[in-house]
Amino acid sequence: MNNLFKALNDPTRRQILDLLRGGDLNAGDIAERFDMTKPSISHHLDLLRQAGLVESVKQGQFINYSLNTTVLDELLAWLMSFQKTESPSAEIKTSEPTR
Amino acid sequence: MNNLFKALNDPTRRQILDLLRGGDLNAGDIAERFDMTKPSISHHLDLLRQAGLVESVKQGQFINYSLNTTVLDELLAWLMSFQKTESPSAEIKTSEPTR
DNA sequence: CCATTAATTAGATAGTTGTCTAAATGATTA
DNA sequence: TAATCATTTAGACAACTATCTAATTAATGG
Repeated sequence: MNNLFKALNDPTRRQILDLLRGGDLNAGDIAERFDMTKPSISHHLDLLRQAGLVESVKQGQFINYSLNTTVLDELLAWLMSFQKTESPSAEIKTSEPTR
Repeated sequence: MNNLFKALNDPTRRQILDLLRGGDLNAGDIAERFDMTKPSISHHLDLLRQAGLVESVKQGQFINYSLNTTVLDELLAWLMSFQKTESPSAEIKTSEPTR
């Protein structure tokens, strides 16, 4: 969970995730879309991989990166638990149909 | 969105959020539950407030903190959009339908 | 087998972050 | 008004992060 939040806490990495929604890409193709050197992008990809958000497969000379959204399920569950656990004081508010 | 990810990228701050699910607390009560000085907790509370995750209301000598989960909706939407946008290639797997 | 290409690793550096202690602010009460 | 209590602000510092350039590894094609 820690690695996940860490990975998501950077705009470049989130952009990479968004990019990969359009389909798999190799490292060079990803780097091309950013105003940043390849080693920097390589580093970001590494952090995304550590968090399990992307997977990499070597294909000849290239390394192909793909999205893995299953890790996000954990985060999704955590988030949704907040929606459910509405603070008790919220009950009175206006006139919510309690259920 | 940036501030939100930043705020969530720390275990202490996430614990504070979890704490506040049980009900509002003042700064001192929050600090008491952590093995950390009050100024440090104050700093964390500030970041949470900047992200809109908590709200603070001064009540006499005390400052009361409460959870505000509405900010998480944005994050929730972002996350769910990943679930929907399953990578197109996942459909057939074996023989790519070139188009 | 050499040159080229793709990508990573290594090492350096500036900027950010989490934590602390000390000081300041603001409210309460004797 | 002076002392106390709750909290924040200020300033310092070590650890971490994002980025760069240079060097390395590994695959491909002449």
